[in-house]
Amino acid sequence: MKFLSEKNPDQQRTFEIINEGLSKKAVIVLMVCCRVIYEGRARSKLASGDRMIIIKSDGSFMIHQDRNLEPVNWQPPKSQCKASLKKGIMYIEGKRRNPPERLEVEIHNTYIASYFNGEDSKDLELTGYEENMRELVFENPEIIEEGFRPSNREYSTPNGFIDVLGKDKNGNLMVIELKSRRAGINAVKQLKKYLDCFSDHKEFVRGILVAPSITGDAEELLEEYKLEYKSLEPPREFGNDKNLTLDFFNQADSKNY
Amino acid sequence: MKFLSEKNPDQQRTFEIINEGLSKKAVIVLMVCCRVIYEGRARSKLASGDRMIIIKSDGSFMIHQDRNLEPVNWQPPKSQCKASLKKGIMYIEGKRRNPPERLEVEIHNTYIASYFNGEDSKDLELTGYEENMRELVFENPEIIEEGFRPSNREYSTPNGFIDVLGKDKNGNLMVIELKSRRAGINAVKQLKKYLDCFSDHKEFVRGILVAPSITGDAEELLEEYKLEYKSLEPPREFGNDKNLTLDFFNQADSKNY
DNA sequence: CACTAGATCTCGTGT
DNA sequence: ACACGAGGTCTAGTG
Repeated sequence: MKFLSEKNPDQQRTFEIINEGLSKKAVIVLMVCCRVIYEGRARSKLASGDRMIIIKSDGSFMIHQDRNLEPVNWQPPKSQCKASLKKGIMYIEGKRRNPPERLEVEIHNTYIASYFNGEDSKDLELTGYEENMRELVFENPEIIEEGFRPSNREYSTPNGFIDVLGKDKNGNLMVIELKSRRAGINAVKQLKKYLDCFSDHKEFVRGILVAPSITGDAEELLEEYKLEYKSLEPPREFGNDKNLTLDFFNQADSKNY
Repeated sequence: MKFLSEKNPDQQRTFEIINEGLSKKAVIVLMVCCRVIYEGRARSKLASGDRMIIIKSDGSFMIHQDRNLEPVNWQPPKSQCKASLKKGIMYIEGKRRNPPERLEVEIHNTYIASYFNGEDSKDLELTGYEENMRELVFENPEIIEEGFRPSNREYSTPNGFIDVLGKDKNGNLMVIELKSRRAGINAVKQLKKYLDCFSDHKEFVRGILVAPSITGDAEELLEEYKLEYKSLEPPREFGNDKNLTLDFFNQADSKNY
């Protein structure tokens, strides 16, 4: 089953749902009345009230109040989470060794208990200065190399979006991955993933990592994968950027209101 | 009604539930398949996948993946949230003016839609902070060293605020930098910067880094700068009900182990 | 409003 | 495992 959701489960049933969710490595969400104590890097207590509890499969454990972006109490990923029933009262405990920490929730009443087993392989793609680099590359393609002709930005593949796609002076396809800061092995792996999408392509496809600098590991991996590296500093004037953003919002405003 | 939870609502029904939740100032929780676009202080996009969406009554807006403590995308409290249906597709948009930001979620499918109107008047009680250390130092100055007399907290200098300023038993000025966690080289550099403000002082000024522990690098740098280190743990007692609190925690411990 | 500094910061990355 | 830097940091507190 992909998900489960029950209203007003009793303590015993809440206990079962949590354990089911844990064993299925699902995301567990509870709406409960509870009190909380934390002891570890710091120490805290929270008297009884209605809150939302979230337990993720990586061990992330959060207690959210009805205000603020941040959880009022939490335990980071990789902590060990387990539920227990003692004298008819439910407890959830999140623990970790290093640093030694313990988060305990005493549940007095459960309004909703649910878990959810979703599929999500996609990672966030953040573009800040990368955007400016892309503009720079399109305005001055020779900055990459003489004869380079960019064709697509944000070219969509099953493995994500290619920053810049183009061809060199000999007509070879070029996949460009931009990084605004020192690039590590992950950038190389990402570039490789994009190139895998062209594995059935009959001609050779070049992959170029463009960044201000790269780590030693990245350099080695590039060589192993037969990929290239081009050093390029991101343009740092943010005068343009600001205007662009404002334009964007003005457009958005006129569109939506 | 205190809460509502529905499984597999269609787009229209999801739309209704969100609006109901918003108007009741409830916490809204959705399990959906969605893609996300953010534009504001930075820019990001997240391809389609299963995620959890949380909207709180203070305007906090989060999108959580099945991993990590932090939301993959979010909008801080006080942002304006609204849902819309366009050509049969659900969108949720979180916006704010300053700084201009926009978060848009395109919902392809809803597994669970729920909202919850809890009661929670209680605030977290926390201890084990730098602030608690400062109080401790003023109450028990001899904890730093015998004869120490603290005079100012948050003493303003051109290079920032000195945590604690005072004099030792010989009348030498003492600059104290507090850290509630393991201190690194940055803490030492910071302390050095404060001391530079007294470079024209005719007498010798002592600089003491006070923290539970320090890194090796920090120790070396301290020696180079002729600064001192005093080991001190941040106090972990709660404000008023010290005994009550300890009892509370001891009870919790003895109950669970 | 702005500015400052701390945080159970978290998260990634390099050593 | 530890140390360091960045963050759409967030959050509380001042001016």
